Amino acid sequence: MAPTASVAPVRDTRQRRAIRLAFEEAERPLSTEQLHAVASRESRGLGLATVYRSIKSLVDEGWLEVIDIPGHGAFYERAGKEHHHHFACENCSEVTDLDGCSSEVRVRLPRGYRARGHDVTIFGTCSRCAEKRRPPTRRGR
Amino acid sequence: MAPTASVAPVRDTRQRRAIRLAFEEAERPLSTEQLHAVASRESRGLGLATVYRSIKSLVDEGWLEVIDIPGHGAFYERAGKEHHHHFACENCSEVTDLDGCSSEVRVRLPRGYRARGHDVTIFGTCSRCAEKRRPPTRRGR
DNA sequence: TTCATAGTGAGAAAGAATTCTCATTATCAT
DNA sequence: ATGATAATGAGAATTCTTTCTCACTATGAA
Repeated sequence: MAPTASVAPVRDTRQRRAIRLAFEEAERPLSTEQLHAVASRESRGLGLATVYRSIKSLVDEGWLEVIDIPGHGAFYERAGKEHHHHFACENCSEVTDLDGCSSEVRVRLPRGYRARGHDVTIFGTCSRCAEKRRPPTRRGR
Repeated sequence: MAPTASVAPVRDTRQRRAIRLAFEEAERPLSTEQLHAVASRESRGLGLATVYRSIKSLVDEGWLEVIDIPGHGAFYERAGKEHHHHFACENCSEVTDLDGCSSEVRVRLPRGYRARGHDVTIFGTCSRCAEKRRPPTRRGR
């Protein structure tokens, strides 16, 4: 049996610093696209492949967490935050962290089912979009 | 301006009957793959293109509703059900409807944000999978 | 029954998201 | 400073899902 996990050597590159910085400064989850845009400002010419590679290793080493936003794909955020939920703007697709988990998700499960966790996403319009446009009509998909 | 919406003529074919039947008999949301498998039993040789075409028209005419299960893609179920949430088995990917919406999703939103709805997905192990395997280790993705 | 045409199946094609390849560059232990 | 090699960027390639094309079939109004 192989020794528990060969921690791949990781060099502290400009690109990876930019990527970690992006998450540290962002006060919200980022999609790969958003991350690429933000981190590119810090590290010009940042390649998309590097973004994916870095995300993967950061997730593996437990520094990042993946969250799936229904209808908007994968987003990433610093791991270890307190349990919370997300708000997704149907208009601009920005995802925001919401405080706490007030929702006492006390759902009755069928016999034999066992829950391990839950995902809650509130969707609607963020303040920025609400200002511009009046109530959106249909759900963005 | 064109007359409000030319309701495309819809013929009552064996394939579409099989697809509607699949949803009527299924007591849970189905993915395209699952639908294809189930409806194929009723209508042998059912093509995947027809599955997609039918789903699209059923969604358009409001007979079906799309639900996104984080990490498991799109599922479909009869529209008009009472507000409820879903359980997704991390092991077999089966999605189940849960009764009511006990979760008083009373989350404090940031200033200016307005909610239009919420998605709640409980994930864990369904009874069938719980019987076989003991507590799963990692979250299925 | 007839027949215009909506619907179908099979596979090609299109999209998108992510991964891979590989020549070049940058990191960092020595 | 040197050098072995991890990391990068660009674009090709993959994978997965959904849509399109087209020859053929089946529906249903007449």
